[in-house]
Amino acid sequence: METLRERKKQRTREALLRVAIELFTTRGYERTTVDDIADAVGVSQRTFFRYFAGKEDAALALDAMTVSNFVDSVRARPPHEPPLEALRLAVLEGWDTLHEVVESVVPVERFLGMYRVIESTPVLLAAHLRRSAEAEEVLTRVLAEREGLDPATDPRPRLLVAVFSGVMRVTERQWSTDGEFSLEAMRALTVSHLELLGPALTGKWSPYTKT
Amino acid sequence: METLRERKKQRTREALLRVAIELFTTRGYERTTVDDIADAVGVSQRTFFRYFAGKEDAALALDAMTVSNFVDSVRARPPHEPPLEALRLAVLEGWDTLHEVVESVVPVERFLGMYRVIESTPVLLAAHLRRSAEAEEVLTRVLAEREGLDPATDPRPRLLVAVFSGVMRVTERQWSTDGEFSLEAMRALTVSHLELLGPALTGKWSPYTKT
DNA sequence: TTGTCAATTGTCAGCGGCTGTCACTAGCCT
DNA sequence: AGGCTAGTGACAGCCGCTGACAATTGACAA
Repeated sequence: METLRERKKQRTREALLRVAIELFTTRGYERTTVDDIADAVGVSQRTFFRYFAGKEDAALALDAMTVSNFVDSVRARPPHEPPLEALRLAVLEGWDTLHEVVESVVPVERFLGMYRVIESTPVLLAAHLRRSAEAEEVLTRVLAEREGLDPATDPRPRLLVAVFSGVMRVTERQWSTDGEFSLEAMRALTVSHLELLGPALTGKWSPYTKT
Repeated sequence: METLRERKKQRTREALLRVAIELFTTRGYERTTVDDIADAVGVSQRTFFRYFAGKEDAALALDAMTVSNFVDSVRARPPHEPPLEALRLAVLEGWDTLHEVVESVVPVERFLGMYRVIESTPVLLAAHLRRSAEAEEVLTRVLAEREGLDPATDPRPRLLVAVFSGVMRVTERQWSTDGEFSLEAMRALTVSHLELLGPALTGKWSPYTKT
């Protein structure tokens, strides 16, 4: 049981986030001012900045939730799995549990909408990529510990994570630009791209047939 | 022979860029205002924005030069080379020819300094990553054409480029945080990391010994 | 309950990045 | 020399964001 103050804070934050996402996905990110959001919620602009580090922060809040959900999944993978396999299964697990993670704030639909906004807004995409880079750092440490390696001296965990993230980045991007914009589609793309990882590296590219 | 107007424009732009880099590397990016730069050059703030799309743009101008130099190198690789090998050799070529590309504006030393600024300034790092993503798109098209593939339907060129870029990103980062901050060190790191690409993916990580 | 303390908020002022506008200056060209 | 145009400066203004301070509101004990 929480205090009234905490509940109020929670409600304000969620209201701000919900309105922000609503406006970003309808009007667009750049065409939405912080004042718009604050006014729609009925708080001062200053209050918005007390809940979010910046406009970006609100736009990427959902993304941050899914990322930390994914990282948690990686941590929870059984230690006997090879690292790449653990990442692969964790990311699929992440998609499967996305509802529970996101739905507490907005319907999954809105999440997908925000994804398109992020991909199509340069400044948001940039911020998203930087956060992904930070996540890579965390994943590197997790994997290194799993395997008993020191990430400061052994570059291999970091390299693996970078390669994996590169594939996921391609997947994200194709997903957001494709017409098929569902979680199932994302899942299928993930599987397909990771299967292509090995063959794509050889450079002996046999004719490609869609699966 | 160019007209006087064009020479003047060129000089103004270079002056702005030089001063910007000077201030960014000494005072730091955030602690340098556009007014500082404009005043130091002796032009109005408005003029700065006529030469650069933003403060970021000036900070990443050198980086943009090296990127396009690298892309050109890839285009010039003999077509019989496997894609990954073409990328590998092109990036090494890029480091070797960096002097000629950059020295026309500032000494290579300053370039290295700006690199550290970029890596340590969140907003710059974000912008840098986004530009890298754009470069990946270009490289994808170049490689796809080399191999006679259609990047719209065949994800393999894009995947290869993403993997390669991931490795280079790790290399950049380690380079910028290592003490050894020379082009030779960067070259060595590049070679070493690309050699580790295959072994790092297997996940059967034998004890690591530095080369 | 009531009074005190701490947390939350609103208001105001201000900085810095960035843009539109418009008049003015300086190079170009005949 | 004089008209044309590219480039510049000056000004006003929007927006993101921050610090400071006062006002309000919930928490908690007397």
